[in-house]
Amino acid sequence: MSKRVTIKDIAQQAGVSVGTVDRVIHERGRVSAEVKAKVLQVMQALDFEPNLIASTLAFNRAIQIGVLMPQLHSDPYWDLPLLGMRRAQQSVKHYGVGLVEQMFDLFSPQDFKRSALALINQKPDALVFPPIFLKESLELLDHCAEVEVPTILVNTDVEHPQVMSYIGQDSYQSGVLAGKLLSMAMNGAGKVLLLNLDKETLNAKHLMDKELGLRHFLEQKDKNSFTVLRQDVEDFDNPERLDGLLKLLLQQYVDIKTVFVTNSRAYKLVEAIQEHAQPHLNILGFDLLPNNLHFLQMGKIDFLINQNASYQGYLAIKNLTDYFIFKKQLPRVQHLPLDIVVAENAAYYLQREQGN
Amino acid sequence: MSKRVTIKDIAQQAGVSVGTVDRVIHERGRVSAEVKAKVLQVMQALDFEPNLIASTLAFNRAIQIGVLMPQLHSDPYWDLPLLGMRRAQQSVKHYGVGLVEQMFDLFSPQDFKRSALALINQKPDALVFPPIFLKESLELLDHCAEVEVPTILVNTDVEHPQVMSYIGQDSYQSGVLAGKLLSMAMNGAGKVLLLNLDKETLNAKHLMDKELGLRHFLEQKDKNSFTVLRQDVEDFDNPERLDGLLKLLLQQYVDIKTVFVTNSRAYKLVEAIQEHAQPHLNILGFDLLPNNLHFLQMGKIDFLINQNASYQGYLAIKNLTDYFIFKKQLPRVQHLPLDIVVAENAAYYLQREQGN
DNA sequence: TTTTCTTGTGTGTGCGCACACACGATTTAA
DNA sequence: TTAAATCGTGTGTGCGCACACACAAGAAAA
Repeated sequence: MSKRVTIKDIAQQAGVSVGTVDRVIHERGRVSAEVKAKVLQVMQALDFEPNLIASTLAFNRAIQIGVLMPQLHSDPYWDLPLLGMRRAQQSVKHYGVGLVEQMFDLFSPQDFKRSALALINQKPDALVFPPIFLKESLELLDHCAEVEVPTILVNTDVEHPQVMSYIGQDSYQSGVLAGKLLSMAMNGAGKVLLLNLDKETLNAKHLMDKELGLRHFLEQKDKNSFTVLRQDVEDFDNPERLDGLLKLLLQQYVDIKTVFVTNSRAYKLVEAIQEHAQPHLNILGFDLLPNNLHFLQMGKIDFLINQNASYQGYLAIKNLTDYFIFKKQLPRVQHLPLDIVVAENAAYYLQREQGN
Repeated sequence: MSKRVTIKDIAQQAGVSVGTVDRVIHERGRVSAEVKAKVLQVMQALDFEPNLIASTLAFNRAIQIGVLMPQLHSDPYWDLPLLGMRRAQQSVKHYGVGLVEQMFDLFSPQDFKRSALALINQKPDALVFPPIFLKESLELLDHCAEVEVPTILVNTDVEHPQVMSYIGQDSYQSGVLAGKLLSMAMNGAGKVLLLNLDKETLNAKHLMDKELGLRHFLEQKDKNSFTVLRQDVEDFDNPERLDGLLKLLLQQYVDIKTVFVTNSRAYKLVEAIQEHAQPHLNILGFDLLPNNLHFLQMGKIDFLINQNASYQGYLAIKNLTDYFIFKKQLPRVQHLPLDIVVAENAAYYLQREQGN
């Protein structure tokens, strides 16, 4: 068991003091060129790897991660990433990593802006948020660039130099995957009803991408047999309207066989559907919300694509810890798996969501 | 920013020295009942949580984890858990966690026994292995109990008091899931060919469990329309024989629509199949081996159920680190998700396999 | 009673590193 | 030419904890 190499060892080998070695390692300057070269050479030769445990202990500085998320309990989906972050914080708190949480109203760009400002003013060492409002998010990123706060995005990616890393789904591909599953369920032919249960759908890039993925897949699969009918419903909290709309569509287009709910609100559709005699609809939705899972087990939802919302949050905090404590470089994009969840394998995902 | 509570703080509050507090924390005795109670009470009151970083640093002891695995590169599946373990070791090595690897011949119980002995003699602090040979594994576990080496099983679970934790698949449920997917592919009726491409199939509990799961699902789904035809092939490395056998079966049973390969060797089937005019067979197999993925992308394999073999190994090491360094209790059973992998979502799983 | 053992407690050192500070040797400014 | 700033380097302290050791006081054994 070859003992670990310490800075003391390399100091001795290089014929200098540990302080000098330290200066070389941290590039604090104040070291002559020759000595620096010598130290680096010895470090190479001895294959020195700093003891991160000791390093963290001695560093002894708290890292504050600013977290800007939708108000807790305002929407079941948006609770997941935040809870994931809190779990992650629990597991890295002994590295001195803390969260500064700031919530905003999910449907108010103004509130988003205001909250962002409040958060930045607390001078966090990094920032995590989902760019729900594109324009305001870009402004925020500009602001972050000014005050030099590295940023991780979750849920939706946005191109901006200040974005250090994106953690989340590949929306387009999740649309493709939905196409695959729905085409299987349709047995060769049929119409897919694409349901956007959201506000400002046109402004939500990820929903657009999902639609694109679905359409591309079905076109490439069988242009003539499969078609997509799209319907945006902003008033998704009104079951009667939703049910009425669906009844109307089913009368008009008899060959609707499947429904693709593009976000986590599939359960709202199921709740709204009255038992009017209709052909069995195969429904595909997203995310392991309790309500969705309930209907999945009952057979009223056929597929859920798990976007790992909770794990997104978890990873965001873990990654920032890696970045600050362990000095790891982060990948610009981290696409999480698109898990296909059916009644038969739901339990394990649920368990994992709660576990880490 | 409430500063962390240290043992010094609680020593002060309790009116004792840090040494005494230390003794209470580690239950090393030599503390009077009253003092102990007082210290515990103060710890409660101040909500003391030990600084694990400082603790590990001061502890300063190397943990050696014994790893007993099939010879590398003898079977593509069995490479995965080992590689996962090595990756995990990389990421926890600064806690002083090291691996002692001992390989054995995948098809030789004797060699397993011999290797196990050699490993135990090196007195590792813990042991990880897959109980491939049931009888020999139980003996090994008895031996571990004697020398008090805690053990984690991967891949297959075995009931034994010395097993601290099992990490792996739920074999039965993976059979159920296979049933679900195959029944979808069969559109209401058809025969499933269950193919065990392995030796000593009857002795392999996980294969039996998969079959059970499949049969139960199909029975409950539609007893009359679905049937299962089972075939064990020990000579799976002989493509001609495999192809001949398949041709024969397809002639005999014209309603075979899908094939369930119960382990990671689906690619061997695909490689063996000649292009004799036959109905398209939907094939379901296990695990993200390069060959399997290749055929998945080509459309020759329809589904792969990912048993997270690599992650099993990763978790085993991570969990032992948690156990030894962070003093966490481990769950007796950790079932990993049964990922449904199709061509459209394979990339993300592959990426994750390589990532952590 | 003296000796030995046990019990309860405090003190001190070290884990490997980060960083502040000290200080002589140069270099630059006055 | 002397004072002041700068550079290159070494020393020392502390991060929070684990653990060995010291030591007094009382209990048990001789």
